[in-house]
Amino acid sequence: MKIGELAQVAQCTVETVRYYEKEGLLSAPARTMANYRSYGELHVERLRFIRNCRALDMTHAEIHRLLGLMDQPAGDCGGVNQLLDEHIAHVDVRMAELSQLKQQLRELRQRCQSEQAMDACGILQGLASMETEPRHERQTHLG
Amino acid sequence: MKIGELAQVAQCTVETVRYYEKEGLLSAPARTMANYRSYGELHVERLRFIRNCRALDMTHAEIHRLLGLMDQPAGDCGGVNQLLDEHIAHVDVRMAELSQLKQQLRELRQRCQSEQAMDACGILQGLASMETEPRHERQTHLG
DNA sequence: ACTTGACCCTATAGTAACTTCAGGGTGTGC
DNA sequence: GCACACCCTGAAGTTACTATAGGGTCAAGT
Repeated sequence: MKIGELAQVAQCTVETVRYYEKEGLLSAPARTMANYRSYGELHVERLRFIRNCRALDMTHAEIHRLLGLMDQPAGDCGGVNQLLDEHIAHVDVRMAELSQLKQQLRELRQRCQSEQAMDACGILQGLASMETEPRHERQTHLG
Repeated sequence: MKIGELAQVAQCTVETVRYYEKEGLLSAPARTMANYRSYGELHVERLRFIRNCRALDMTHAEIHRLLGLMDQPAGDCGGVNQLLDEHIAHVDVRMAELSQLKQQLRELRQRCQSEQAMDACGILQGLASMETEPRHERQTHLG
């Protein structure tokens, strides 16, 4: 199977497939005589696995860890469970951040209910007078 | 006031200030004879405004729009209100996405309650067998 | 006068996960 | 024999910074 077909079954672009190969997430396949990449069923499975992880917003680093764990079939899956727990914690952190953000934005929005003169706008006044806080370290890769 | 002092009152780094200047968010200040940047009260106000917008997770493009609107004091603030409404909508979209994500992750996590053999792990099985969905267009810049 | 240290300058590269582009080769149907 | 869809590589662009290299400035201390 050529790269276009693989991309189609995995619902991503050809460029993304090549990028995963360069990143080491997907192993380099055999080549045809025309130097075209030639994929098999195992590549399909692995790429779909990767895309499913990405759909869950895992980073490449997390997916790398996961693939490394999977490729040691002798071990148990404790590491897999732990990785998932950590990832769920990332999502929780980001949800809490956004929730607080939304509250701040709602309060700000309340300060201007109509189309005022620019220098009377409560929103602009709010943005000018907020306590400027230092940017805190991220606890999550989720933006 | 030199750049280090400005950065301190605005709770950001010197590099960030220089970056904002390059981006056109902060206007280039006068220079001392030693070629040091020399800032005044207006720069302080504008930089704090920018940092407050960033604390609310606005993009530079949004901040640019906002500064452009502010700098036309003849107009009304309808555009400001609209920008804020759009930004709040971004936050809502991302919160909904994360909420769905968390549900998916919880269901996946449920599929493995103990440290099993690798090929019996319900999480890995789940990741392998999920419906692979095409990545949808982002409705929000929030990650 | 000399040095140490804190501060300033520019320009460049790195981050994450791709996307886009430039410039070219391959293979099939008419 | 040519158009057109597909494939190739390598480099640059995206966002909002951060970090690094390599250098200049200035005030205090010896």
